[in-house]
Amino acid sequence: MDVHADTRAELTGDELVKLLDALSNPQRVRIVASLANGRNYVSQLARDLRMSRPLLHLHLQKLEAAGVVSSVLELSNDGKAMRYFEVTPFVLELSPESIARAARTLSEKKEDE
Amino acid sequence: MDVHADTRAELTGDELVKLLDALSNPQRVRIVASLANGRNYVSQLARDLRMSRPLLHLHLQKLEAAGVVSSVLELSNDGKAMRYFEVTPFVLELSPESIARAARTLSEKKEDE
DNA sequence: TCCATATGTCAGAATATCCTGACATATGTC
DNA sequence: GACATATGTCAGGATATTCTGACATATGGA
Repeated sequence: MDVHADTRAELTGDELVKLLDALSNPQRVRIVASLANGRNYVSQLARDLRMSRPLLHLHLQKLEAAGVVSSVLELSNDGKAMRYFEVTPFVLELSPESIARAARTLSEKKEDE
Repeated sequence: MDVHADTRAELTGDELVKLLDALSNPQRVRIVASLANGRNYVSQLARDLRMSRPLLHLHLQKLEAAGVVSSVLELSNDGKAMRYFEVTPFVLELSPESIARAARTLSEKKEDE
């Protein structure tokens, strides 16, 4: 995603849709909210959110694909491999105008009037 | 929705999810983009966007339920009933922080750490 | 009356999403 | 070795979303 303030101008239509799609789910909103308090690894996050690990894994994949979160694999003191997730900082202004601009870069399909 | 600048502070979690859900679809993004250029009635919009009318009707329902668009039924000069749709003006700032705040007002489900 | 326009809605197919319950691997400790 | 932790993935069911085609209504004009 990389909407990191001044890092880039604006998202493409496809990127925007993908981002909104990732965030248009209560579970994923809870995940992002939890990670906004600090990074965490999958199993612990699953316990915190009372969510099955495979399901959480699925949601995290979608969030990561949309660029909302990122992850790194680290080794703990006792040698366990742990994947830490953290939120990508971003600020996005959503309005009919910004949506209209994004729509111009939507792939596939026909154009309009 | 009513995120009309100073009209209200912030959306609830459920409202936000509903809004993002309505906007997380390429077809609906195209619809909003088209209506941002000015209001239009259903049949004409369907032709403009090369979309079947029942399908457009479905998308408009979802957009209207989320508060993104609104509609009025008007009588044309030749007496035809026409439903005009227009976009609701709104500005929404989307960021991990705003999402975290919205998450606190999500209904159902358990809370987290 | 017949044809064009507009409106709305329903049934069902085709997909996509969401979720659980297994299964697999690897490491360190008892 | 058995048990705890961590990781990942797959199969399949339950739902939800997306879309088309057909049907219904109503109005005005030829």
